[in-house]
Amino acid sequence: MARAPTTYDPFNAIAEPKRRQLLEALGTQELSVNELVALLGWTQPMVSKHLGVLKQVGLVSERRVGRQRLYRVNAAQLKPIHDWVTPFEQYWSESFERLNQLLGQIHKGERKNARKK
Amino acid sequence: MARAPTTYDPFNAIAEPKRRQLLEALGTQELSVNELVALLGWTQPMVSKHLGVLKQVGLVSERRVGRQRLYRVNAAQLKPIHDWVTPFEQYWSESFERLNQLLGQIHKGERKNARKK
DNA sequence: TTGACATATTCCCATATAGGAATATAATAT
DNA sequence: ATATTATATTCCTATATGGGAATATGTCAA
Repeated sequence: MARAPTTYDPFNAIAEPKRRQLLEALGTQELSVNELVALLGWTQPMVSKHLGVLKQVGLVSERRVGRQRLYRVNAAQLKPIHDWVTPFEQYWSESFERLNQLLGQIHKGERKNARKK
Repeated sequence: MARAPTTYDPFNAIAEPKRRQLLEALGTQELSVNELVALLGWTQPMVSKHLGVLKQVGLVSERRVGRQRLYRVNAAQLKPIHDWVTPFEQYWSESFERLNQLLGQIHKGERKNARKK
C-alpha cells in the first residue's frame, strides 16, 4: 500500500530533503518562486511542486504580489515535530551517554556469566 | 524517480507514523518483538519489518537474548532532527505570533493602498 | 488585444515502499 | 532428532510520489 498519502503530515513533508532545503532557504525571509529557483538552481516546476506540498501541509504560506507569489515559512507547523522529538532529547545528552555506556559494560558482564552457567 | 531511498535518513524513517509509534512504545524501555506485537496489536512481520528499517537507520539497537531480540531506542540518532527543527522554534513562540499578526495587519493595509494607486 | 513574464499544472515514467501471506531461520526444550 | 517458540525474510501487489517535458494560467505592459 506504500506510504499513506503523506501530503497532510508535516513529518512526511519534511522527509524529502529538497523540501527541507526549501524551508532553510526561506528561513525567515519571504521569497518569490524565481528567487528560489535562482537560489537553489532547480527547475521552476520543481520548486513550484515542492512549494505546493509544503503549502498543503501548511508549512509555508503564500502571498500574491503582481505576477509573483511570495512564500514564507509557517514555522508553527513545525512545532509538532519539535514536540515529538524533544522528549527523547535527554537520552543523547553527554551525561546520559556516559551512564549508558557504563550500563552497557555491566550488561555485557552479566551476559557472559549467564552463558557460562 | 520517487523519493530517494529513505532507509538511511532518519527524517524519512520517522515519516512513517507506525515507526513513530514504535519508537514511542519503546520509549526508554527495552522490549522484545512479541511484546511490541502485543502492545501495538500489529502482525509480527509488520513489527519486525518496521524495526528493521529503524535499525538500519540506527534509530534502534538490538540485543539478542535466547530466541528473543530486545530492541531499544537509540535516541542519539534523533538529534539531527531536533537540531534541524530547533532553529525554527523562535518563530512559533507566543510573543512572535503576536508580533507576526501585527505585522500582518500593517501589511494588508499597505497592499490595499498599493492597489488603490 | 498582444506579447512578455511569473508561476502552476498535467502527463508520463521509474521507483520506493507498506502490507499481507507464506515461509525461512534461529534457539530452546523434550 | 523433533517439536515449539521467537523472529526475520521473501514474494507479491497496490500505490504514492519525484523528476522531466510540455503546457496551461495568470498578470502586467505596450
